[in-house]
Amino acid sequence: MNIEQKIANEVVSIILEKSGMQIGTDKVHLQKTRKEFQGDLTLVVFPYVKAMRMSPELTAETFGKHLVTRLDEVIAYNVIKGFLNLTFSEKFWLDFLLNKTLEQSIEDKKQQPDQKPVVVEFSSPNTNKPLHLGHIRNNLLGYSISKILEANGQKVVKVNLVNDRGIHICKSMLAWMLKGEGATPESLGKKGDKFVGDYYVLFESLLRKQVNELSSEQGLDEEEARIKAPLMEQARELLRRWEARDHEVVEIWKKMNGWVYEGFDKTYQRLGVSFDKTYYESETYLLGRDIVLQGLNSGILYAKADGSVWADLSEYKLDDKLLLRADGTSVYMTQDIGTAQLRYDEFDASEMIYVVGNEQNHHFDVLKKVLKKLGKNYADTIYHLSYGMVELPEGKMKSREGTVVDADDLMDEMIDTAKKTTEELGKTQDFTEEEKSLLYNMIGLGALKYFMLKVDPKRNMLFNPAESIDFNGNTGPFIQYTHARICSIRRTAGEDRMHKASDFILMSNLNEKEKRLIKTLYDYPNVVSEAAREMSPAQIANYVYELAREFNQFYHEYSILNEPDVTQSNFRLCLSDLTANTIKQGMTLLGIVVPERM
RNA sequence: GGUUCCGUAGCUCAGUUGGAUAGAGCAACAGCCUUCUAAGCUGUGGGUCCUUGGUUCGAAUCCAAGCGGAAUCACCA
Repeated sequence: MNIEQKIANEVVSIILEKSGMQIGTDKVHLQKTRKEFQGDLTLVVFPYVKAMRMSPELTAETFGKHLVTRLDEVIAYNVIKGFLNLTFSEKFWLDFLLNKTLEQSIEDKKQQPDQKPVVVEFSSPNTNKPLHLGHIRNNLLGYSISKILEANGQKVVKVNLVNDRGIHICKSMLAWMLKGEGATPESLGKKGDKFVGDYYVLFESLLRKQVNELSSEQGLDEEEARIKAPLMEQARELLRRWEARDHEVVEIWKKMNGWVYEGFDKTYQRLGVSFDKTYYESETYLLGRDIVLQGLNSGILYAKADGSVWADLSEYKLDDKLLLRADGTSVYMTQDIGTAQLRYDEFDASEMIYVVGNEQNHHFDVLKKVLKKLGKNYADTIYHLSYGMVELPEGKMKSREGTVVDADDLMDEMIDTAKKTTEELGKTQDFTEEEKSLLYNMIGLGALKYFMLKVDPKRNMLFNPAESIDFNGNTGPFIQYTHARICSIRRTAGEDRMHKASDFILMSNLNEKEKRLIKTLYDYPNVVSEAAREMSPAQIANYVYELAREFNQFYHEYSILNEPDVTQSNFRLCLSDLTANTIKQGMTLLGIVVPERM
């Protein structure tokens, strides 16, 4: 039982003894004592003054007196207005540190065997465009949340659903067939996804010309012209042939998608994300139809006169949703019904998380309602991890205006900046070329990932390409630096010394910085479970930053290895060691690697 | 127009189911390397927590209305 629970139990029993009122321990709210007051944990007593029939001050006094006598860990208290500040014994804090040190690190919860997994879908790219900044946020979030859930003892299956079919792919294919002259990524020395993306852009510009001509010659408006343009007709013809499994078309489609995957794989690898399973829409886009037809047969869904199938969602105050067109073909929603079922059948998932932008909030709302209507119990296990858009100073990224921030370019830039900054500081002269390049990657990507993940997922965030992502202050490199700094101390101390460090005898008089550091370390497990509950890597990011800051203040004010008192020195060494381990562990949950030297 | 989300320092963001005098970083200014890594540390200035009401011992946080912004309301995905 941890100390918070012990206190809560005591509070409950004191209230019961004094007033006869029974309250749940979950109603006892404890908070960290603010640093301007004396104490470690604070109980706000206002909620209990009625039951206790005392003034807030007297209530707090009563609680304080009892807690000190009943709990060894609580050695002192003070009361300010209705706030009861409790102080824990140094033994309590030192025991915590010793236990953790013996374990060698802060450990995350172990997975329980035989439990149902959580399926996390993220990334889900289109194969006609290279990955951009928005995808980066998606990928980092998905990956990090998977790590965080694992750290909470859950089994996680990371899945990707690639949108590899449809009219947009046909556009790239058509442009390549018409203008490519047999070019390949190899022949042009281009990354596969970029290569294919270029043909998508080319298609759009060719189409634009036709649309303009049609508008001026026949006076059609833009929308009509786009539909009537011969290029669009050709693209639709390609899609029809693809769906009919036309050999030639399928071969080209395979070839071009293959190029894209090669490119994506490189980007994923650099970004450090991976998947346990990849689904392809070309293999799943027909799913869902049967479920819808069953729903129609059993009268849950209805058909209109033209044969189209709909879900009546008026009970949820939503518009009716089309699920099958009059010609029997599926829409996006239908596919998602199918893939949800597939995923559920395949993994027997306890929870299915979809990391998808908030522009699809409504879609997921409807998806859950339709599944529920169809009697699928797993509808309730679907969680849309909805995240905000990454915006530029001038607003949304628009591919037409060329404001899209490319994922590879951005990573290149970050790594390049890391290189420059590191070279200017000149601390890595003795690094080999390989070590250098590893370090630059670590720092550049650390800066980028931390920048993206420290913001609450649900909020829109701003990225200004004009000012590069910072390396000082609340940033990835600052945290990485703190880790490297501690590693340097470890090296100086030497292995023998590190082994013996936990030999420190319980001493008294923890100084303020030591105490705050140890208290922050103590918080780690809570933060990890909170991050999982809130589905927010930002909680981890902000915590690790806080920890690093706390350490640097301590480091600045007190000497660790040069402290003449051996016990004191060993204690500080342990404290530093645990800090480094915790930083590393926390950063791992963000998908960020920390260096030993930088 | 309906629905949902958002509005905190010049800028980017924290702020734990309502709790004490609202916090960081960047930017600006002033300091700190003969000592374990200065990508660091210390200090100064900077606030109508969008506005107005309400709920209560107490509101940045909850409720209502308004203002401003975003997304969405497709037989696109």
